[in-house]
Amino acid sequence: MTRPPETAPALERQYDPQAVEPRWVRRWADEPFRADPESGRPPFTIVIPPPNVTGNLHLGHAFDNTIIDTLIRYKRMRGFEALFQPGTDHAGISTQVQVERALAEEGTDRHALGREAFVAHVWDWKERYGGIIFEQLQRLGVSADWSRTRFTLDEGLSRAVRTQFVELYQRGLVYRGERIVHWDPVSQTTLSDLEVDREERPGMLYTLAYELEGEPDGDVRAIEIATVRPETIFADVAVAVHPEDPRFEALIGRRVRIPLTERTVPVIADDAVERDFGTGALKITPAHDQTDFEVGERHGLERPSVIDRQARLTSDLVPEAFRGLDRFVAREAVVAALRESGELRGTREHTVALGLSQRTKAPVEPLLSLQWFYDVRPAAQRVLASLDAGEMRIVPERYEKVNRDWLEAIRPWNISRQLWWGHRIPAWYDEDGTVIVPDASDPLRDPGDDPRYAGRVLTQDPDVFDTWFSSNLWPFSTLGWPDVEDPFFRRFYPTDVLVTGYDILFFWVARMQLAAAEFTDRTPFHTVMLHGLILDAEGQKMSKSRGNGIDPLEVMDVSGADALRFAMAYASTGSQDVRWDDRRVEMGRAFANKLWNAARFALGYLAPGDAAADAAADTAAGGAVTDGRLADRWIRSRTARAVQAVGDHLEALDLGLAARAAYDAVWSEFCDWYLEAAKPALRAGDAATLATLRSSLRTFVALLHPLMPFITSELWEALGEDGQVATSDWPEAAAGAVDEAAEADFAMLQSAVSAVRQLRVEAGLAPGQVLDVVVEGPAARIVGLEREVFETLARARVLDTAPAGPSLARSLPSCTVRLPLEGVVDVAAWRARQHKKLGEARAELEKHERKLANERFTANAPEAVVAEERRRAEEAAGLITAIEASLAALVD
RNA sequence: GGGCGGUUAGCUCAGCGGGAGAGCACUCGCUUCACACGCGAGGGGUCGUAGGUUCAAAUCCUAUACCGCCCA
Repeated sequence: MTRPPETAPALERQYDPQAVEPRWVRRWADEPFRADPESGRPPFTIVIPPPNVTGNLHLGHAFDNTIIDTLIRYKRMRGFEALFQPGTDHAGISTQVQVERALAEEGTDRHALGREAFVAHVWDWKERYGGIIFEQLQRLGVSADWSRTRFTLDEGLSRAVRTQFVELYQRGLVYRGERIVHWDPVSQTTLSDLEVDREERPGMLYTLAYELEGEPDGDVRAIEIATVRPETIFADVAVAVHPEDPRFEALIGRRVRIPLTERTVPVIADDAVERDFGTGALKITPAHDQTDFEVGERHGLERPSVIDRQARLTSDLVPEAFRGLDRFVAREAVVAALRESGELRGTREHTVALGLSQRTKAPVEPLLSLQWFYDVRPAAQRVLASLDAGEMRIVPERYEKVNRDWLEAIRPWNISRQLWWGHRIPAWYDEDGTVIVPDASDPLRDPGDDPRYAGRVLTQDPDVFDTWFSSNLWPFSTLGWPDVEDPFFRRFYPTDVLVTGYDILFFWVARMQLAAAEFTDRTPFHTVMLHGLILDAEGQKMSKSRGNGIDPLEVMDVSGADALRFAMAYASTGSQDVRWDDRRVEMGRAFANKLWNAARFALGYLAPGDAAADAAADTAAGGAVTDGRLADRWIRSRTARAVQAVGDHLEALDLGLAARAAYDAVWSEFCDWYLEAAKPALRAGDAATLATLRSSLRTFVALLHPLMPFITSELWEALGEDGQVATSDWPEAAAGAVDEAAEADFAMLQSAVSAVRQLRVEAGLAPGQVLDVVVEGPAARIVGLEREVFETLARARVLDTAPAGPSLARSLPSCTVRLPLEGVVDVAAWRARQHKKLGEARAELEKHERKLANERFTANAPEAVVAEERRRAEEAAGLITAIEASLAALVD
């Protein structure tokens, strides 16, 4: 019984993602994939790298989330209770700068508004734009548990941050101190070491004369020092030389006068001085340089400051002429004055490594400032120990050393920020400046509500925490911590895989390791998967300032989310950076269309939900695999291999290989060969073939689901399968599903078909013309058995007896296809072709024979390799004989 | 200065010890009853360079050039 195509539900001729995706986007938003801590299934957890709450989806997010969602969907199908924990962070500086910019356009600023009103304003902003990123992620098809979205500033996570601070303070790991910090004069806040980018800039090295006080030392009247920052001389407290430098030995202990001033400072000796740098003598300015600060500490020196928070010279120590000048303007002015006074002894071009604020690009100013610090060194030691114990691995492995090196060299972390948007530091000061921090037993109680401090005037620290001081808790704060009894924390922590770009290994990954070691006493995830960055078509990093970003939403508008996801997965090999290439998306789009049409074709024969077909399919899937038609046996075997391969690659976190394996199996095997080979049987209504068609298509739809959730969900439904493919079982291959005999036989059939197709082109015959052919050689047996399939695929008729007279032939290792010579054919082209192939076969034979003649090869190589070489030599020899015979057969 | 990655077909990239691959582009042909986002057949590479290890190297080692990234 043939099923007429009219009875099947018609799919559109071309796959239109815009017609399919919105429905599933809505469905997965309305009925999110909720993780159930009580399910009894093994948990599998991934937390999202939280995007900025007011941000927009960019390709980096698309990349992260594609990888995460692919793993999550795969594991869910594999029977895990999969939790994709979504959320956003408040992105302190970035958001504040954004809002301040908007205020500036309205002609006002945060100071005019006042703190409370400003923060309220940012919250409004967050309410307005805060959900956009989630909607964008939903368009990407990510199967997060949207009922559990978290935000770093929401109540639970704020409690976590406060607990963190209070506990660290009580443990003595968090403290307030005066240190050199990186000051961003534009955003008016301090930055951590990581938020400062070093950039090499051309600069000048100035040599200045510091005149000796009192008598000259022989001919020596002054000591010459080298500096790149002459404007800071007014904050000098010493001149330092190396203790073993003979040039300055006699001067140690003398005093010298700071140029342009009457102030004198001592000459001191310190090991930190590099004798080869500049003149070998350095000015020491503890308030404006980290190294100088350390020298100053060793020698008990004062640390006067001459630069303010606007990066202007301001101090009584500064001659009036320079006061109020910006640091760079002041430098010019000071240099001019030094030149005039004769105290400038030389200038030399010198490249300086300038620190720039990552956020504002402004040169950061090293300033002495009272800030909160977190000494992460003890936690770092524990993380290192857990790495030694193999509790966490990084993929790719080479980043483990990078991770380690950073942890080993780690320094206390400046966690306070002079911003208004963020977690306000829960520290108070009384009139005497005594620091009061809540008790660890009740971190949420403000000291103002604590009777112990009744009657004292308390002022809360105005600063907020670095945003990373909240996102470092993310893998457990989102799961309920500090409530360690929270069912989600108990069930889903530690998380499994952390997926993010290698560029935030230090910022985020390492800090989560540290926080987890500090508070949960274990690694926050067992695997870290670091992926590359998405670069533009020229290989440049994408950035707002360059304006070279590509909007994933536009990509999805044009090609669909599945195409984008497929392109992303396909491109994620190792942690290589991904140069953006539209052609990869086009590949995904074409692939979706191919799959769609394969299903459209199949549905012409399969009634959706047809019980008989289902039953037969089950029998076919579970029954003896060696039964049935060759093409059916072949595709079942190939399908089983594809399932295995895709599963293995996903387990190994290699989405690139998984995507390739799926693509090749679906396109090059299922579509190119199986569907064509199955046509005769399908037209005849063969029940077993119908069943195999259904089961193999269903399997491919399922195995593609993690990569392309939309189209596979739609097709699953069109096929009349139960439920959603997202919650169906992974199509695990049955043991013994691989049918070696069928694969070998089908390969024979394929080669015979190819031979006919090649012969057709070589002989210049029309594609539509049905050829009469004779097949000889090993493949002849299969062609005889699968005559109808062969004839369909090859557009040929098999002759039972070889015709007398001249013929054209095409030989492959497995067969010779012979075509009686009649009618108009292009003999010259055919002959040229055979000679070319003959030459190739001879070269091949020679190569193998040379290898086999090498005794060291036959003696040393594994037996199987030698045997394989021998087989290939024989194959080549056979091919040569066959082609020579064909050439002879033409000569009548 | 230290570390890491890359260099494979015209382009973008896989492959990383035993027959050089994909997508796109290119050539020829095709309204073959799922698909022209397609089908069939092709052309195209001394796998950056120089040494070395090995029976065997795109693949391992050493050096080197160029491109890029990270750390100081």
